[in-house]
Amino acid sequence: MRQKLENSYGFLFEPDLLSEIAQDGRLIAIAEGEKMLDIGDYIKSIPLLISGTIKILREDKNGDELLLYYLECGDTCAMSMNHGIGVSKSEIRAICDSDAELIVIPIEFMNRWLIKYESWRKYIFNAYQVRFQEMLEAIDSLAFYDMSARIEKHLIEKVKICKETILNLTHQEIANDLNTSRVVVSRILKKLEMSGSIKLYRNKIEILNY
Amino acid sequence: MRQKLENSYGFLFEPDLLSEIAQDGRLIAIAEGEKMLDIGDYIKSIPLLISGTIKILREDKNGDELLLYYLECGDTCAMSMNHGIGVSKSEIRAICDSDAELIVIPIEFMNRWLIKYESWRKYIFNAYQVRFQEMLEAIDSLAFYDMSARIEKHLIEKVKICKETILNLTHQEIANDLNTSRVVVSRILKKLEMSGSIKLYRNKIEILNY
DNA sequence: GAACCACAGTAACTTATGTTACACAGCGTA
DNA sequence: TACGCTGTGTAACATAAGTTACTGTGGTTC
Repeated sequence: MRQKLENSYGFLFEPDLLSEIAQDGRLIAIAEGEKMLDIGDYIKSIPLLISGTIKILREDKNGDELLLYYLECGDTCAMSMNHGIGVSKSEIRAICDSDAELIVIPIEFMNRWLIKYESWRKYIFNAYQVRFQEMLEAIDSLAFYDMSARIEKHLIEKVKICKETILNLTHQEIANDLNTSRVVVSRILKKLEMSGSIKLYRNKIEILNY
Repeated sequence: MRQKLENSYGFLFEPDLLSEIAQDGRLIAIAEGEKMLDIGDYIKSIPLLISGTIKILREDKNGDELLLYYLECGDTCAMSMNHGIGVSKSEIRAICDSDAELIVIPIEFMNRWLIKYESWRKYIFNAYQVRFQEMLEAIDSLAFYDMSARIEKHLIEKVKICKETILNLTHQEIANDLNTSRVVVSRILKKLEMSGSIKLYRNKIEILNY
């Protein structure tokens, strides 16, 4: 664990803090598809992602879902940061998108380290800043983009995360992430294929204009 | 200024911090309609709102706007909190919605007080939490509600802020806040009037089912 | 009063998106 | 091979929202 911590966070945190994390944190592995946190769950720990990706989703009362953003190595959950300020229930759902490893730290260290370590303050504030930015992008997509642009943006995002231009995903999966229907996605993907920006296969989409 | 600070923040901050704010902050008044901060502006200070309301907006490249949320007495701007972490340009626009007074604090005190004052840490984290929550509500509205529900929600929000059930606003203003057109708003408001939940006047809307 | 202007009402139409229904293709398995 | 399942393609239609255009109205100003 110490080694993995060093690799992912060595350049971010000072040695003393790394030691504290190694001592008080716990390394856990999570399998693709596993639900890590659901809406309404109590938040008792801070996750530091080591590898893999986590999907952060919002759901409405009818069960419709919307992808908000992804967490990757070096990220943490903004929702975990509401330490000791009354509200501590999750507003979002976190699902493992590809097998992941992470270090979980009991929530009570949050405040202690904020006082003690400059690097921790920087890290936490940066995390808030990044999450805020991603929420704004989600809002932009919904408010200002049409479905075609949202799908394109989503595919580009996927390419960045998977580091491959051939994505393993079905039309239904895209529809779920964007809270639309499979038929709409198929229709738009076909148009994108016609325009030459992607190529469609069964269970696969190749991104050409990346 | 000391008195106004006491009234609005006396119960939040410890005496030493209140003294520091009184010493290093500056009380300013802003008139309705005045632009306080625009997208791309550098953020050099933290505002603590004393009275009035501030509208926080997002804009896309075509100039279309969307209301994100309001700031009121006791609130601060989440965007101001990206102190010293590289990015310091505003992603949002802040416009005074009703004559406001606020205390502005140079950004460099942010970090200092985070170390020194437990109450400041609590306040700042709470602010992030509340802003996060409001962003989620904005996303919910866009992703899961139809225009009629969005308009209703917006009117209820206005009533809460103005503390009156007769709102002074035009259909065009609603259309601007929700990034839609005046005709659409008029059409839906008329339906809401038919259903008995509101009553329409020139430049005014009365909310009945509140 | 006449002219003007911002605001509101409404019809008619376009477009984007969602829905229903069905055909068919790829692929694993009995 | 035959069967069944999942994923994809597509048509036909329904609905919500955006657009254009025109009317009327309350209030202001000359």
